[in-house]
Amino acid sequence: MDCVVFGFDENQLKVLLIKQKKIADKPNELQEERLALPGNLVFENESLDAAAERVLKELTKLKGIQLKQCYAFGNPSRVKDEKDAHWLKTYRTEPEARVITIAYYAVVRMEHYQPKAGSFAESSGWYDINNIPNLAFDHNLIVEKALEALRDELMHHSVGFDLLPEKFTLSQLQTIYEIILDKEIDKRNFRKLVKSFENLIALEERQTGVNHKPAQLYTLKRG
Amino acid sequence: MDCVVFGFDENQLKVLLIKQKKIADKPNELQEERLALPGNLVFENESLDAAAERVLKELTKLKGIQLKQCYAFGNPSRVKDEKDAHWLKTYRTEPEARVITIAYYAVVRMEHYQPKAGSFAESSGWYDINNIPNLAFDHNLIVEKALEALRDELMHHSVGFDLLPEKFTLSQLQTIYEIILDKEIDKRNFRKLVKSFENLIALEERQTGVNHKPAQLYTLKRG
DNA sequence: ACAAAAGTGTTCGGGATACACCCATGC
DNA sequence: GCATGGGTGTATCCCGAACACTTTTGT
Repeated sequence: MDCVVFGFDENQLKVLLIKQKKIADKPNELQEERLALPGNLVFENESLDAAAERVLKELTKLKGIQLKQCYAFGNPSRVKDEKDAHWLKTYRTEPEARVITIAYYAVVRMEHYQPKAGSFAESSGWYDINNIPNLAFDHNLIVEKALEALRDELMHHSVGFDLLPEKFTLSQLQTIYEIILDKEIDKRNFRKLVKSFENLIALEERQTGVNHKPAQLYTLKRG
Repeated sequence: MDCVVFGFDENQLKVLLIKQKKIADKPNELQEERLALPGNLVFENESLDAAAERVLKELTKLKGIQLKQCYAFGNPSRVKDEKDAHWLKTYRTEPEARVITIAYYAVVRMEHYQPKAGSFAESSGWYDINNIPNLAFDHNLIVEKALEALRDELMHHSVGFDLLPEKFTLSQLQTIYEIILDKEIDKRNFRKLVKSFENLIALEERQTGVNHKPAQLYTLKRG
C-alpha cells in the first residue's frame, strides 16, 4: 500500500514524501538519503481504503484525507533493486518477499496538513512535483501514474477539493487547475467553465487590501 | 487475481465463468453449483499482467488474451462468507488467509475462444451478462466494475478489438457498440462516428447471400 | 498616471443527438 | 411486389479553444 498525497499551496504542486530512517548499524556516510512514498503493508483485517488511510497516518500523522485507488503495481523486480535491499532487511520480516502494492492518491491544501514523521519515517515533507529525486522502489513510476489519475479526475470535473480557503477568488481556483494540469488556461474560458459548477457560490463580498481591482469572492457549497 | 473475460457473439455479451469442482468428501446434494470468475493466486515471481494471463489459461485454456487491469478488491470479508468456506478449505493451503484480488478484464470474440476446463475448474463457459447468477466471493461486484471499465474504454474509442470477423459490415460493428453499451445507437450517427476511426478500412467487396441489399465490407488495419 | 489583476463576449470547429426516406437483394 | 436490412444528410446544441480590451483599486 502506497499513498501519493499531492499538496497544493497557491503556487506549486508538491508531493508528500518521507525520508526513511537511517539504519543504525551502518556508517552514515554509506547511506544515501532515501526518499519514498508513505507506504507499508496492509493489515490482515482492514479494507484497502482503510489501509491507505492508516498507513498515511502512521508515517506522516496526517489524518482524515480521502484517498482514491489508483493502480496496483506488482512487477516482481520492484523490490529487488540493490538500493532498496538494506531498508528491506531492516524493516521487513521477510525482506526477500515479493511485494505487490496498491497505490492510492489524494490532493490536499498543504497549509491544512503539516506532515510529521512517524514509524520508520525520519521525516516527512512536501517535494516539488517537477523536481522529484530518485525514490525508493518503483515510487517514481507510482507518482507518475497517480498524477495522471489526478488530472483525469480534474478534467472530468469531479475533484472534491478542499484545496481552497473558505472564501476564494476565481483566479485562485484557476491557478489550481493550471498547476495540476500544468498548462495555462484562458481566463474567459475558465470562467465559462466554472459557471456550470453547481457547488460554486458567488458571495456578496470582495477582496480587500489588494492594490488592484478587488475580486469577487466565492465559496463552495457543502454536501 | 481474477479475470473478467467478456465474450461477444453478434447478439449478446457474455462473461466467462468457471464451475468449480465439487468437493469429493461432501455429499453431492449438499453442494450448490458454484460459479466463479477464473481466478487464483499470483505466483511469487510473475508480474500482475502475466499472472492474469496465466490464471486465465490454467482455468479455461484460453491463451493470448490481452487483459487490462481494472481494480483491486480487498474487503476483508470478501473471503469470509460461509458459502465460500468449503471451497477455500479444499483448494487453499491457508483457507483463513485474507485475500486481496486484482481484477483484470478483456473482451473477445466468443467463437475464437472455446473455453475448456482446467485445474480446479470443472467446466468453464459463457454466461449471459444480463443474467448472472450469484457467484463465489465478491465476483458479482467485480463483474460490475469490469463492465464499467469496458464501457469507459469503448466510449473513449480505444478498444483494441478482435471482436469481429476479418471482414465485417458496419452494422455488425454497430451491434457490438450497442450490446456493450446496452443502448440503441442511431445508424447515421454511428456511421459518422466510425468515419473518424483510422484503423477502419472499406473494402471493395460486399456481402453475398443475404436477402436484402448487400452491405459493404470493412476490415481493421493491423498494427 | 501608472501598475496590477479583475472582469467580460464572440467566433469557430468538432462531436453528440434527433430525425426519414430511398435502395438493392432474395424470395 | 414485398420483406429485409443497407445506405444516406441536415439541423441543433454543447463544449473547448482562440482571442483583446475596459475597469477598479492602491500607490
